[in-house]
Amino acid sequence: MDRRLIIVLGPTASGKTDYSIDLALKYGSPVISCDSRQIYREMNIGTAVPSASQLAAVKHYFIRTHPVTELYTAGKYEIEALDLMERLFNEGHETLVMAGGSGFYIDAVCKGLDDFPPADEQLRAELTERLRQEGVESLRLDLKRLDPESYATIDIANGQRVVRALEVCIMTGRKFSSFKTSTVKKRDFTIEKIGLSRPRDVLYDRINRRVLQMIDDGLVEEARSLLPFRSLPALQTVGYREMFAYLDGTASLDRAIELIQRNTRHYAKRQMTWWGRDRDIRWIEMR
RNA sequence: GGUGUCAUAGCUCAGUUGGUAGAGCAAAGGACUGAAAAUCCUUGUGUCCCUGGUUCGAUUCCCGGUGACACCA
Repeated sequence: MDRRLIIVLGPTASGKTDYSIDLALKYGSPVISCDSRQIYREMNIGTAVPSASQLAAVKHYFIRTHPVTELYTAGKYEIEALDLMERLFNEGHETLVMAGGSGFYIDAVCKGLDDFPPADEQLRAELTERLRQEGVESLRLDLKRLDPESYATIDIANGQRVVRALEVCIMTGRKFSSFKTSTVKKRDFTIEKIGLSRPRDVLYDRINRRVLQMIDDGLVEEARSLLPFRSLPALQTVGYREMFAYLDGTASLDRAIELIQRNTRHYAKRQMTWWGRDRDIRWIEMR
């Protein structure tokens, strides 16, 4: 019996939710969400979570299941999603449907991450503070000393990357680069990727209208309720940061809306770049 | 109606003492191994409003138009 995972992917607002529900009904599968933000319990409107009726139509996993106070990561997702899939396959499902827009999470499921140690939040906080105070150069020099290979290969202009590499070196006493195997993990199921694409202007128009709908649905109030958590990684999310600026009084509502629309477009473009070279995706042009 | 100011990239504007031009934003392209809706890198698009004049050469100076804005009637 062949175990199969069908992954519905595509940029934000491309129509993954509806498409994946249809597919799930067809195969009698639940929908396994693969979305780094819809996973957070306290976020709803701004993350464009499936509606109540959509959630009622098919069982969904990883939708609003973890608190924003938890640092959720691709590594956790790889473990939890594979556990879940193993269970579902064992219960008799032959085909499972996954849907989401987080390319890094999808790759974690399909190819696996190497055994890098997870983040040490305390150490990361310290390094991030150093990054803020001293700038990347200082951290870069440390990395060059501890791990020249990583210094030569990672994007050393990217403070977040330098912090992570340094964090691993310091906490393990090993080079960050030594954890990298560049091998693809074997999975005991086949994978089909379906990419939903739309003409750029159509996609952008859908994004713009969806943002306005979010405002009507109460995004301002949702953001207000999340103000106490604004500095958490979970809240570094398009739709919330801009609303926080509005609630601070540093931007008008109209300006905040414009920025959410723009930043969502930027996000959609980054998603398309991520998948651009993936030869395994079967693209479907939506109209 | 009169006077004045302005007209340059998709937008807001800078600039060229006359040698066909550049910032920010928008936009486009790319990277990505536990923050990934994050983070980072790269790229410059033009009848310089339109006639005509002066000039070797006008986006720049001059005349006239057109449009916008302001003030005065």
